[in-house]
Amino acid sequence: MPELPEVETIRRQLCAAGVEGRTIEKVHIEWPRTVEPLTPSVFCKQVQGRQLEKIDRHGKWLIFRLDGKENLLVHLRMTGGFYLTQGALKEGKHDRAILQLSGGLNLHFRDPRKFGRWKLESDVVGHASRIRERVSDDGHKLSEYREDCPTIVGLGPDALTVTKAEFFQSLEGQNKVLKALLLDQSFVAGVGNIYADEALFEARLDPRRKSGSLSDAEKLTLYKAVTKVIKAGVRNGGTSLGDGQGNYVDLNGEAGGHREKVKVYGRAGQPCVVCGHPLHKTQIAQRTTVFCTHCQK
DNA sequence: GAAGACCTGCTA
DNA sequence: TAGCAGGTCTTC
Repeated sequence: MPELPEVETIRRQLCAAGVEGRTIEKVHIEWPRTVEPLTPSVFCKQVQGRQLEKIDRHGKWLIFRLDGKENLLVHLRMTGGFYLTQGALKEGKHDRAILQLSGGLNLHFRDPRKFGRWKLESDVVGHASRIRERVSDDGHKLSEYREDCPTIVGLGPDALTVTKAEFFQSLEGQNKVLKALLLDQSFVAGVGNIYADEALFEARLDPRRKSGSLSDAEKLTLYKAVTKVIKAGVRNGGTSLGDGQGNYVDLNGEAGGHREKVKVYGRAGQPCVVCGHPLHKTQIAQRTTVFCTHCQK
């Protein structure tokens, strides 16, 4: 369920809650496949006693930078999420893993569908120097600063910080159906089904179009649309939709505020906010896709 | 490119 | 009770 804005929201909340800098005193693995291919006992042995120095993100992966060699990479997949408790450990119903941190703070990984994954990796993490933005609570840009960010090998540039030049370079030589391309994490990392549909609507591009058919102007429009919807999602604290148990909630159990901003995803049959024609629902790249056949060309 | 696998729980 | 879900990986 969570895409980049939801993961980024969780990352910021974990930082704000003071998780960084704490030592991992004890690890509990309740669902062994969460840490595959390691066994829970090997995983615990490698992580216990390490300091959690910093929390980063690349695409939909959270990167817990530990002292020493490896980093802990967490992918929430469809239903993963974190919450914090203080003091005596009380296991929640869908908890799959728990980190007991110094100072009595417990970091619970809740994941009803058990798709989430925790990996210990040293060699897949590289570094990139990036321009980051400081943003106020109401979403206004305060300033820019340069930061050394870990990058996961095999993932494309992060959808929140991707530059126009990187985006165009990533498009080079591609000729994929646009919907499939946006979902391809090696193209741009962090876009999932919701934001792919929203970005294509924002760009007024037909999701069935091939990327090779885009003019330079359309490529630029797509770049602006992707970064715009991702940034809007982050600003609003993520999206959650009122269907099914996969509903995203943040660290505090709050639903994402981006829900009301969604223009096409989950609105099949309802009128397009631009032209009023009913929105069309279909399958593209084996994923539910909603778009306006009238506005998106 | 497409289908199946991994999973649970909510909705129709 | 069947069908469906925001993600990714493996196997045709």
